[in-house]
Amino acid sequence: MNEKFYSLKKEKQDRMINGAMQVFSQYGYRHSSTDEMVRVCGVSKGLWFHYFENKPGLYSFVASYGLKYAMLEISMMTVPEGADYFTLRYAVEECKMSMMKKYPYLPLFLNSIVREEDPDVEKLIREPRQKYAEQLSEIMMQADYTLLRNHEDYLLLIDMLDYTIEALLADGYRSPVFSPSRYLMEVQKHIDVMKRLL
Amino acid sequence: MNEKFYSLKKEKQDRMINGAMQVFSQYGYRHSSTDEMVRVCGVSKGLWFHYFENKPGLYSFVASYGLKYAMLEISMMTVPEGADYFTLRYAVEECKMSMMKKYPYLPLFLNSIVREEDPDVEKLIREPRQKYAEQLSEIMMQADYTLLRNHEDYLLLIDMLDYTIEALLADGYRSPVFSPSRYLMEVQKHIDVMKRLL
Amino acid sequence: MNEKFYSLKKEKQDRMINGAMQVFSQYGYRHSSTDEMVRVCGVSKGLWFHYFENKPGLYSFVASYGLKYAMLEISMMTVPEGADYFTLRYAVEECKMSMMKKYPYLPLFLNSIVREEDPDVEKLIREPRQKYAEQLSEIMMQADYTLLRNHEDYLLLIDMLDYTIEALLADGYRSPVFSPSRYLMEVQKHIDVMKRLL
Amino acid sequence: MNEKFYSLKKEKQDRMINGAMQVFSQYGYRHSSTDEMVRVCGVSKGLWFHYFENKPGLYSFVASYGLKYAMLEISMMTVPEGADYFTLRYAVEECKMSMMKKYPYLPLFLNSIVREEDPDVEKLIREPRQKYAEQLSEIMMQADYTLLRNHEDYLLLIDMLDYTIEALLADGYRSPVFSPSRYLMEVQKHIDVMKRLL
DNA sequence: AATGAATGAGCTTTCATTCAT
DNA sequence: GATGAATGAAAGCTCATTCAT
Repeated sequence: MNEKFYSLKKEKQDRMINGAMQVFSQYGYRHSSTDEMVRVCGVSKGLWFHYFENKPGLYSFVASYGLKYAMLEISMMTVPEGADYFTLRYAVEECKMSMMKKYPYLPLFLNSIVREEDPDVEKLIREPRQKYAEQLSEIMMQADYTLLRNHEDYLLLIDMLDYTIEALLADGYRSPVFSPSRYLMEVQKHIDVMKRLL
Repeated sequence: MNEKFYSLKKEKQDRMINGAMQVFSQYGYRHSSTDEMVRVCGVSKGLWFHYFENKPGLYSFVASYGLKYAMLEISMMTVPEGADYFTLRYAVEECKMSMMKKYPYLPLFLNSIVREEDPDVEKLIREPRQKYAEQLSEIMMQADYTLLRNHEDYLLLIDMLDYTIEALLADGYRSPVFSPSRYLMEVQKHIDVMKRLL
Repeated sequence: MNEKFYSLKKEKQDRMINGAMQVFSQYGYRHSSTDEMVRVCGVSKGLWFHYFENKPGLYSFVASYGLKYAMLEISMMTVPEGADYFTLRYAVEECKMSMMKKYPYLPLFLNSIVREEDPDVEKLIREPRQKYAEQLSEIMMQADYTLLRNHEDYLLLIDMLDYTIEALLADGYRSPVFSPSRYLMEVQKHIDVMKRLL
Repeated sequence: MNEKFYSLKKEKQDRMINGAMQVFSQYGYRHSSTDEMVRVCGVSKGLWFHYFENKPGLYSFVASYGLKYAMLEISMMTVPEGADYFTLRYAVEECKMSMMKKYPYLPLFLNSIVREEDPDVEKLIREPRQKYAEQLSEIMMQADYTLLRNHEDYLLLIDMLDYTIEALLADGYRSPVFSPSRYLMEVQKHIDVMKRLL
């Protein structure tokens, strides 16, 4: 399945993937329409269905693709030996910013995949979504927790940080032009705040 | 505007408001359909448009109404003199539970309003949403912050608590029957965890 | 099911039924399009789906309705005591012509239902189609077969007659205006030919 | 026209013709899709339109081709001197079976051509279809009619036989594998029944 | 006031046909 | 010649909205 799509020129593959990511990340699965994708990336209506069986098929393909690409990029992160949790967390965000070179909407899309609840596609993306979450967990588990472990319920702190970072990303995309450097600066600020708290 | 609606029998007003709240809180603005509301509260399709100009008009009315009602309830909260932040936060949740007597879906709906991003309605609800947020802030500012103020960036802790409480509420509504007492118990548990952290 | 449709004004019900019968009888289930029905009887696209769940639902409703109506008309035929097979067969065709007063395409539609093989609707119409066939058989079994029974394989002769009559009907509808009287004359001629054969 | 097609290798010509015959005979003109032909005979989509202007052009070509081929085969039949009608009729069916060596779906296709009523192609195939019918008539007119002529309207009997034989063929193709010998046996049986009738 | 029949724009999907390679 | 990517019109169906009763 989807071999046909993979035999397209890489440039066009990416144009379609980017178009789908942009629309899906902004409107979620159900509100995203083929017409919008036609407008966004100039690929005709019929072609989407030439390459993907139907709308759930398209969504699950692009979601899986995005998750896999993200996992690949993350797997190539150089995790500094003995880095503390916060350093590592920042590095992950840096990594996401580097994904944007090829897939500008991927960081936002990753977040929207995690929140997607439509029953038509939930089953289809459950597994890769789960794997992505696990990879992130594993990365973060390599951190030096000596600082955090002093606090009995540090897991809640981590949740808080995740929520904050997700919100900062959404804010970034809401601005006319997303600036990766500005985003990273914001993330750093918030991380520092929490670090001091401990 | 909407005087017509207010001249309806209160019972029917509330039936419609509850129907709209239930559907909007579950599916968000765009996925909510007139047919669903007809099914849920047995008021005919045409009547919705008789009282409310169109879908955005209906949403903004019900959202504003819900926000106002919540603000009224909250304004009547008895804030114990010198209560600490966490006690107060819990009291707010108790207050939400009391709203459920008249509008069972209001607590969930309040959260969904906050997250609503559809461009067709965002402008229409911006102001009351803002006011509601401010009222909550003001309430919370009356708390005794001596415990929290030791921590330079305690505002972030507060955010975390808010996220957690919102998630617990959503979980509660996902169960077959929402149990206010069970919900309040869960909230208390989580508050205690954080308190100990400080 | 379909109570909604039955609560329409009889005139409109019949307009829709006639529109559907005309289109379905001419093009068969799959080639018949909603747009064509809109053109033919001026009822909007959406309304067809307001009254009937989907295309198979529409087809099976109209087919069942047509078959039932035909059975009713046939049941009210006055079968002359001791009439021979051919007299009876002609009477059935007369009866079909009387159906045309309310449903001009019904005789043609009945034939097309019998031939319908689309898997999406075959199951849905199997039962009424079967019953209609049985009613016709029962009617014909009341005939005086003394003439026919002399011939060992008279059933084949009957088949032949049926094929011929069906073909004559199709020819009739192909002409610009279907003339019932002309059609009945043709049928009579062919029946006479066969009678003489025996 | 279609010289281009004829300059193809004979093997490929036949592969395409067989593919088209198979699909057209099973689904009729309108339901037959290019994709299905691609699947069935592995010739690319574009090529069909390279050789045939459009769908009606393809259909009329293949239909004419099939009819001509059938006429050729029939013209080469050795008609036994003084054979009666039924012997001759059987011989025609034997002849159809021999066509299957090169074009396995031709016998079924011939029948489907006769029934084809789509306005887009009816005109295009009218003439060859007519000629084929005439050739068959002429062949059959060479029969010894002494037995039949006793019956004033024996032409109708002939129609009946034709309908029966067509139905037997359709049944044969519905089975997983069409067995020519089994089919011929069935035909013989039915012919015998009728013979006894006279 | 109240109903729900009626409409049509818009969505997903199919398919004959075109065209660059 | 041969391929299959690409297109867009049209199909079945949904849904906010209007309107006659």
